[in-house]
Amino acid sequence: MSQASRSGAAGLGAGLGIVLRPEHPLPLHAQIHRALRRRILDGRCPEGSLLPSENEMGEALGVSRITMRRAFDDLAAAGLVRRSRGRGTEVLRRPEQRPVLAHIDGLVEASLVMGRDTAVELLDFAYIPATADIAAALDIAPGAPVQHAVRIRREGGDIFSLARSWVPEALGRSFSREDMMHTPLVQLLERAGAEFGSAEQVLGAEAATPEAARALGVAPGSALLRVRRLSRDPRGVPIERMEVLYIPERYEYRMQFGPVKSMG
Amino acid sequence: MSQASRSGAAGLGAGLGIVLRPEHPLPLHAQIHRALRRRILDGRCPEGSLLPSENEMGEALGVSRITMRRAFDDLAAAGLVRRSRGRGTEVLRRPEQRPVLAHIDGLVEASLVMGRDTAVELLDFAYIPATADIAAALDIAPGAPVQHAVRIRREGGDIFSLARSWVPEALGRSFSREDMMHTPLVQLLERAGAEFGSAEQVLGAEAATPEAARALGVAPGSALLRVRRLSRDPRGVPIERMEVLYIPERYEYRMQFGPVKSMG
DNA sequence: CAGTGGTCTAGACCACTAG
DNA sequence: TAGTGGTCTAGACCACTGA
Repeated sequence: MSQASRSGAAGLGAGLGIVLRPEHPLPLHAQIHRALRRRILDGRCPEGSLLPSENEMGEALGVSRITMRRAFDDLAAAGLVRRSRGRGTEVLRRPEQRPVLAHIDGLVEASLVMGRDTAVELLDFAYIPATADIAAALDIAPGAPVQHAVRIRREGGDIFSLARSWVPEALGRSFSREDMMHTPLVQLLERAGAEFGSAEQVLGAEAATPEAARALGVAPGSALLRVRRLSRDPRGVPIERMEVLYIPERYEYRMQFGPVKSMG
Repeated sequence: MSQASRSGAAGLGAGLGIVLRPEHPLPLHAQIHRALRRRILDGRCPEGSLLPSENEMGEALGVSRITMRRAFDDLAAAGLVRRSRGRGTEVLRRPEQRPVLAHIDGLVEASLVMGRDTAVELLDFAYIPATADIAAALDIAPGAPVQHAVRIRREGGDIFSLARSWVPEALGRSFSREDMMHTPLVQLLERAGAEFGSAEQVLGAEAATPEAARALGVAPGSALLRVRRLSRDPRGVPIERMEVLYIPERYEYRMQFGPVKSMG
């Protein structure tokens, strides 16, 4: 028996004990989605197990395969299950430390806007050997050359951020120091053919070091918002590592949470 | 003529100049999605205009309505268009300051986990008159009573956060001070029948005030990560206003960006 | 009223995974 | 080879919008 067993064998049957009210409250796919979400969150569908197949469960519930798909797709979009062709629909790890999920398109678009509405100043641009942690993040050999850039951004003349970026050499060579002074990095990377497929981001806070304080024009020790990011292409290959320090009085990181499908 | 005009009238025709290669690279819906996204971002489909209808555009491109729907749905999930029954598919404002989009389910689940894995201590719990800004946020009359709570969280004995919450009285009365000491607020609100439909969140940084420093056990002036949030039910009615201060050495805010559909 | 998006169905072919 | 999810089609009914 494989390491993943079907939840259907756990005693609930292919329908997992879900009852649908065909008419009144919610669309069928939403009723199914909600019922499955509850079962996953409270552990009735154990992590790593496979849900019944679309056909099987659709038949058990008396709905079409398309309607089942919609429910499964929404669970996948919310990160609760992973769907694999030929394998099935697997319940993912309970969301212990699972981070908030966001749309990669929004990240790219925000970068474009940032580049359009603010002025940048390039403080440093060089190819340097990757330190151990940068090499590990970018999945390259330690000491291999990486493009390292440091820049500050102004809005209306006032400095509000200090950014450092690390890009694998092969990708970095596709644009110049000049490009970096006029065009957002994200745009340069896309122009170079790198597509953004996913990214991990960590937000924190730190006291300004003397160097950061000098670059940003703030008092050493003042509180800064820190954003670290590692971006990957659709196949998971690292594209870019970033670290940005923001002056909190001049920049805040905004996010909007909405339902799985569609936003108003 | 209404304020929103159809993009189709702008000269590109119902197909908007999109050409599909039926076979090789990407699924049809993804090709259409990508083409439309580009046209929206570079302004060829002006903000506020209506895209051709599903039927019209599907016919023009030679695909079924279902395939068109999928492309439109994905645009809506990414926040680029808004779909209205009976009206059409409207191009939203160009993403000037549009914030990052995330799944509301993830927010709720993260709160549940936080409550399960950490210990809470209730420092204050009272009904107080709403200040002007709290009243504005919660959309109630200034001076109307709101439930205000202050609590700190520990992980392994170490304090890592100081949270303040404001809840409209009617909702707050559905649970007690005791409940608040043992159960995460999000869970209490859901139990009270409040459903989380959307939320706005702002992350920033600030220096610890003397009061915050005392509660958190850190030096006054040290850098703290600040998360402010306003949650609403599916109809847009405010449910909860929160402000949390984190000790950055003990907590970081993690997020994961992924493709519009499904995550690995 | 005509047109729109929201939902649901039945059926088909494919690529991929497992055994 | 059997079963899975991924894609696509054709057709239907509904609720809602706007004129």
